[in-house]
Amino acid sequence: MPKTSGKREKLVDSAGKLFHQVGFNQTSLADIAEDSGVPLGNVHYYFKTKAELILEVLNHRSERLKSWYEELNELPSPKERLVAMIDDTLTLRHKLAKYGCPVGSLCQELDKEREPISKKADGLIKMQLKWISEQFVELGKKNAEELSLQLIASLHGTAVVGNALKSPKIIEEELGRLKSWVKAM
Amino acid sequence: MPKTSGKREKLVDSAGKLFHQVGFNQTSLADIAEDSGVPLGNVHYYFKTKAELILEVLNHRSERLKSWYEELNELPSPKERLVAMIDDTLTLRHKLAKYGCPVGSLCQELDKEREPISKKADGLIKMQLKWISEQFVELGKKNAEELSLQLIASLHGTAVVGNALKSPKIIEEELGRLKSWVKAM
DNA sequence: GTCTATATGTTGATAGAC
DNA sequence: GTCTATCAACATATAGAC
Repeated sequence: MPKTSGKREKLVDSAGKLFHQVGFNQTSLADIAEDSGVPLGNVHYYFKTKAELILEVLNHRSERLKSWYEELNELPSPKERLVAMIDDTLTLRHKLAKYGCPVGSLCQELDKEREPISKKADGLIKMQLKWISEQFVELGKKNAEELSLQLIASLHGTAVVGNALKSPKIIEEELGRLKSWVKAM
Repeated sequence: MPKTSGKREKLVDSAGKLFHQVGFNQTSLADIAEDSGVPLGNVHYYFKTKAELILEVLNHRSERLKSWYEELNELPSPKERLVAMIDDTLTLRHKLAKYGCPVGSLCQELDKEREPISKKADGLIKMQLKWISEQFVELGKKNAEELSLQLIASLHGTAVVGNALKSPKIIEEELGRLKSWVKAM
């Protein structure tokens, strides 16, 4: 455990940001060092390899996803939770259009990397599927699995298309449609 | 124009295959040279830079997409065309689960590259949106744009999720659902 | 714990013989 | 047109002074 510096956190934050914005392979350790204000040589004190760093970034993302779902779970009804999830996503539409989905784009890129990196990335999508599925189960849907697959696929696809076309508007439209779909259930 | 060798085509084929399977950034010119049987140094006779090579790969993909749509357009009704499009995609489910969508994954990765590469990649998704939209227009739908966005987002999202979870079955299920959706229109 | 300097390997790209 | 040999730049990773 470090005493106070917080350099480890800064490195993870910068890495997460840059991996999302310019991709894992196109982000060098030098870039991360510069962005976080940590000298290049010092990076290896905290993370022996680049693989260790991306694993930590994925852990952080996993934690944040978990916290988010815990927050959403405070809402009384599953329908409200799903709507709130979509609304929160809507807030990010400009970043999504600019850089793509922080989960989906990393999954695609890291899918080609060796274990355990790709496994960890895939786990994020499994978490998403699981939480959404739970909401549909609580809504009394027999085909909760299928519905959650449908919803998460639409969400990820919207990010892909919105990002390709650099259009927050497209994301807004599609999320609006999905919200109506959930509300009408 | 080359006389007979066909090495240029071999290079483009290998590049397209490897870019899809392991990604653009993770594929070196040496990899492409080896896969195509063309000596490394000779690659630069055909393509001055790696950027030129990816542009040619994107051109090929664009041509293939165009040919595909021309074939589909032979079918009498727009509904049949859409169903055939989904059925053709279904055929590729194992490759999609293994490597992701050849269009979507490249778009995501090349999005961060400099012009004109990213533009060319985005153009592929625009082609898809355009063709699907035309089918819905011909089906008499007033909200053809919205429907085509919905369909293409579902398709790309299915590829992302199916690839992340390495599941051709998921792709099969979701494409089956989309097919029913189109048929019921 | 922090940093400078550097080792080591790989990449995209070139030069020039054939 | 084809290929061998090689350059220069950049990457990750390490060694070791402070």
